[in-house]
Amino acid sequence: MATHNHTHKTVVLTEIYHKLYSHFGPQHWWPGDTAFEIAVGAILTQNTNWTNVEKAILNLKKKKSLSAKKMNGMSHSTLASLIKPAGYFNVKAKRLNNFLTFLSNSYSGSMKKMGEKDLPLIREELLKVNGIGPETADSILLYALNKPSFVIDAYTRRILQRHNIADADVSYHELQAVFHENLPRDIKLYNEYHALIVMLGKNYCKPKPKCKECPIEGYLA
DNA sequence: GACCAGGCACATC
DNA sequence: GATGTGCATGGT
Repeated sequence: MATHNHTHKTVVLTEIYHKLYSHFGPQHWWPGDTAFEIAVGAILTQNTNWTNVEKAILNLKKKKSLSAKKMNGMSHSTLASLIKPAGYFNVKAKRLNNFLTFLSNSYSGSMKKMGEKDLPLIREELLKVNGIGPETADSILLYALNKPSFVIDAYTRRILQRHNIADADVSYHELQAVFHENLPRDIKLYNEYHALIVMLGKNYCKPKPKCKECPIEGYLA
């Protein structure tokens, strides 16, 4: 049932979205060519600048190795050296390998087959893979598999906190629920919204100093 | 040279 | 259950 609080948050979240969209325009995410590339990128970008991830993905492409089959056959040290620019290369080589094993064993290495299952089932399976947490799982679901699962990241938390919409200690799941319960379950909307939040975070909503000329300031007026 | 970047698992109290 | 720490590169 709809409460007053629900309605208010719906209005605020919708208003923020429109402000961001009109300021930055459509983002056309994810920056990747295939579902597999998006999944790899989602793991590589954990706590890491995207430009570093691009270098790592380019290394894989140059070796014509950006595929489940090729990467599954690589030794740890070979894979780690190729993804080195993305940082945490030993950890991430292991995490990629965990994902590749899962993809191979459960879906014959096919992202398409994975996408044929329902959202909650895939999400549960992804979260069991060591090295895939909620944000990485939701990034894969939304951007690689086109499932309506809202992605929460550090920028989302910071921006909502700065605007007094969420408390500092709310869990990933709770924060995701705020978006799920107050916006239509729209893949395209979730896709753009998260991308716009990242754009805002990168360019304006810095840890310190605080935002200058924030594009969504005054959204309550 | 410090700070930051589209997290996550694990140790320890 | 909460809190702390390791992982690592490259840009500002």
